[in-house]
Amino acid sequence: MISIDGRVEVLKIIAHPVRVKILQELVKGVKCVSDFEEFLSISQPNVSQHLSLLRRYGIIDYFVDGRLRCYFLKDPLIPDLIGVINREYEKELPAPACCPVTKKGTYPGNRHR
Amino acid sequence: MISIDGRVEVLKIIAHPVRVKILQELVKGVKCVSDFEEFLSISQPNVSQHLSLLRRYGIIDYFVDGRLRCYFLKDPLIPDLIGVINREYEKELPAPACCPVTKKGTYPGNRHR
DNA sequence: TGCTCATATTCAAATATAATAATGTTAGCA
DNA sequence: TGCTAACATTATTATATTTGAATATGAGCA
Repeated sequence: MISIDGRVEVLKIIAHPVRVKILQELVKGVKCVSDFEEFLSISQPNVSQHLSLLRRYGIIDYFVDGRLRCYFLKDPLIPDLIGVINREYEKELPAPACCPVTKKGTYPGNRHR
Repeated sequence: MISIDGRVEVLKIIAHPVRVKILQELVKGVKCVSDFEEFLSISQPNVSQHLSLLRRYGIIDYFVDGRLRCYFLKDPLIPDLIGVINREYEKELPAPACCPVTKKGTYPGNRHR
């Protein structure tokens, strides 16, 4: 059984422009900190802070190569989630079949209580 | 072309336990405010506040039936996103097999910890 | 008309999050 | 041994989010 609250925690962590960009890159492959520093244009400490958050929640992990830290994805939810974020959607969902599209009109469905 | 920042805004809005639960219900079908009030156990004004946020970002909409407001999903991203949130994942992603994407150094080195 | 139900809005206080600046750590190398 | 590159951590300040309390709106009905 999955924990909704756990999933929401992860969502919350991911819901930041810098962190989404980091994860989009990591879906493609391994990257080290200075790669990110160049690619995003934010300070090194700030990159580290974002990576630290993602690590703390088990979303990413890293290999050590000398002085480099090579980050990669760990949480299997991420590729799917980034997939949805990158997907194009054409139009709004159709309003439920039984019901009028606009805010006017009556609700023919049954209201259960 | 999709706007990353736009998607992140939506993610941010969704990343809240109450709002995820609201959306999980709306994926199943139409619901009015008092249905939510009962199902989540939070105050009516708080339900309204969450619905208001979701409306403001074009995620949901409603139609009026007398004194009721019947809410439904509008943003086509939501069913996919909720699908990912509800999906079960068994294990961590495998560590990347080879080949540096990083510009510096050799990869892989030693896995940390 | 006045009342009630269903829902919305506003305000303020508590709490959480983000960016910057300053400093710390560790590995490799001269 | 001392220096530097690569990265991490901490502290501070600014800003955003969340909730509860109080109040507002508007439809239907006696």
